[in-house]
Amino acid sequence: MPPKTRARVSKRPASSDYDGEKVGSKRKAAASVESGKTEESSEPPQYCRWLMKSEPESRFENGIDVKFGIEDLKALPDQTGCWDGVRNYQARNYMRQMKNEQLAFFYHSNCKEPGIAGVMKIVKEAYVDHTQFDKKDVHFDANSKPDNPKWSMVDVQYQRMTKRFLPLSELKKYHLQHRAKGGPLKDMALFTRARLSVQPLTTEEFDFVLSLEDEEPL
DNA sequence: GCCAACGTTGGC
DNA sequence: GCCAACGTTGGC
Repeated sequence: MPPKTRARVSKRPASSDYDGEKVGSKRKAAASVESGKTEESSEPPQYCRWLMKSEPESRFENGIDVKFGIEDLKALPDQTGCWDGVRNYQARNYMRQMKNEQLAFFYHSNCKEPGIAGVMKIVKEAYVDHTQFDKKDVHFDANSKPDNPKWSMVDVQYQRMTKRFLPLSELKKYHLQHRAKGGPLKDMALFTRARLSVQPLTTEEFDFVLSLEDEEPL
């Protein structure tokens, strides 16, 4: 049922943001977790950087093209769109943690060359994903009721392309290297939580990845 | 609340 | 297009 994460245009429902249900906070294991710099000593770690996946190449799902690459975001009015269609609880919960002004990587998945294409900014915090109620939408969810919506989305605004495309293959090399000898990408969610479509990054991870822009491809 | 069957993700 | 990894569902 719920496939890809994809974003797309939509008029802002301007509705206030509900909070849907209580997030199934698993035991708050004192997990080490290098939170994104914030020092909430306990409680869910607050991340402040993100990676969001979307498919830049056409793929049809129920006759609907789910293609949405960074160029598509850039082409929207205000270069802004809503990140709808997320139908995974962990991914949703991360979106609910997002704060205005935070930065996220736009990751191209399920395509010729997967990897990071650019940077975007969160410009509207989590609110109800209206596509869950739309029977004609690929991500329609018959189990979600308007008086208790299950799924959320955020609005994101295009910031810029990375100076060069940062391929998954290269990030993986760093990840393996860092895992062996230590380094900022040793626990990067892209590899430790591969299938998650919305992932948290620490500022260290984010900054390191961005620094690769100025490096020669590995 | 366990866990097997099933469905999806997404790299290759 | 394959298929491994893993999240979700549903029977018990």
